Amino acid sequence: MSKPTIRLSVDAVVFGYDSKHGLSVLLIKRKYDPFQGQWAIPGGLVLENESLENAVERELQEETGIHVNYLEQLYTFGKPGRDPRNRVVTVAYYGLVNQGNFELYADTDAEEAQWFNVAELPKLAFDHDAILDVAIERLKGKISYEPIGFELLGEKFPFSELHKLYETVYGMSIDRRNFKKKFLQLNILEELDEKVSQGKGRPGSLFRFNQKKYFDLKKQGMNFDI
Amino acid sequence: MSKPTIRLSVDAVVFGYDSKHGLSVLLIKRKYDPFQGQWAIPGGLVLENESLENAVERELQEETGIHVNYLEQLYTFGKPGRDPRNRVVTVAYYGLVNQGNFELYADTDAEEAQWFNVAELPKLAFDHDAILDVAIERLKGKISYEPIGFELLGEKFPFSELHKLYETVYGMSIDRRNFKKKFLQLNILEELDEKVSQGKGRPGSLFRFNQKKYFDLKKQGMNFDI
DNA sequence: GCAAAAGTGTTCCTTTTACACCCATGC
DNA sequence: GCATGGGTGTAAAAGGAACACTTTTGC
Repeated sequence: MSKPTIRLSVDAVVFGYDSKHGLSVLLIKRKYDPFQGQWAIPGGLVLENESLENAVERELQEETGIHVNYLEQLYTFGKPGRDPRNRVVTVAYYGLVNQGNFELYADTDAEEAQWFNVAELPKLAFDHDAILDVAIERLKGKISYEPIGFELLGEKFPFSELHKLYETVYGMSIDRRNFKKKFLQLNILEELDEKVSQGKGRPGSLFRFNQKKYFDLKKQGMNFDI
Repeated sequence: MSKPTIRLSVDAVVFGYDSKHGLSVLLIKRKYDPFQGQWAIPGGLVLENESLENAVERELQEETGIHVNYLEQLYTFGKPGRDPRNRVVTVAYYGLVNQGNFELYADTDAEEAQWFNVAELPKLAFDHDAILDVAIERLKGKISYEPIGFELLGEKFPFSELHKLYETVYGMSIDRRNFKKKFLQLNILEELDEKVSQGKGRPGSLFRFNQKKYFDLKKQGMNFDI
């Protein structure tokens, strides 16, 4: 039995969304070998006394400066050989950031961290393609039975944003009227008095997710399912 | 930055089922400190050159002699302090064994490995209670949208076994007629000519899960959902 | 013949789908 | 006034839930 010299890292697939760019993922360009110059998802080794979640948040802060809104463990990837140097087992997370934080698009001089549309991803380092695939599948699944989509939107949003978000994530078109009816029946959205224009067309009301109401209703047996 | 001396282990929650005993979990009695003499889920350190799945299968073989039918990663538990000695991060799996392998119940002299009904669990070592809770929740969820329940039954089973299995896992009674109608509509079961008696009452036909048919139908967009 | 489990169909209700017209705004 | 997106209701279809009686066997 060899002495365990397995190293443990964390990696994070960070999703951002806006109705103009669609669904995006935050990647970093690797500075060192292996895979120097290639794009990768942010991450790094776990320190001895920090929790896995802290490690993820620390690495994200160090490598991209971003703060995620929502963070959830995804899967642990541990096949020998996934890192060409040593045995590294990585606990992958995925995170969601809301539109307020999602402004790196403007920083065209950001050489190290950049948003990529999920439909236009570069070849990634290590087995990060596989990790990303799992993350996208998880997001698709989870957004249907937990109200995590709001973590990708601003606090207030026109209903059409929510609609487009689901269409984007599911990769299919959804009837506008049926979607709205179903979502409003859940009774977890507040319609505000403010209206906002998308540039053209009739302005729409802003909505806000009422988390407290959601938890109350959930406790009473309500089932989020979109 | 301290040198990473984090250790990596795997643990496995193994479920077994029969209609007499209900849903059970395989536990081992710890021989050494910490938690000597307490019950725990099987597991151990990952070796440098083995995959996580191999580590689980090896540990299960060593500690309980059992072979699982189905194995899936559950969650990774890594909070500092979960092992009082060192920092140990564990990748938890859950496995399902079918009734053929589920015969340790008879071995009353088995001091080290024993089946426990999930409703009558002892206090477990480490954070294994939490791991078990997650495993039960996952099983409940997964059995509703993937045909994994068959891994807990024999190759051939009377329909009532399947029915009772779902009632047990969901913890609620399910209308027999509606359940059968819905399940048979999926078109993934074969009704055999053999009939079997449960001791009393009218004997029922045996059924068999047709995995190939399931995969074919799934490829065509069918959705398992019970 | 009685107790126990298996087999089987119909009705009602809820949910989902499909679908079209008017309204408010910017240009 | 026209193009664009927002707002709204109804009817048909499908799916889910509720429900009872007959059959086969062991004892």
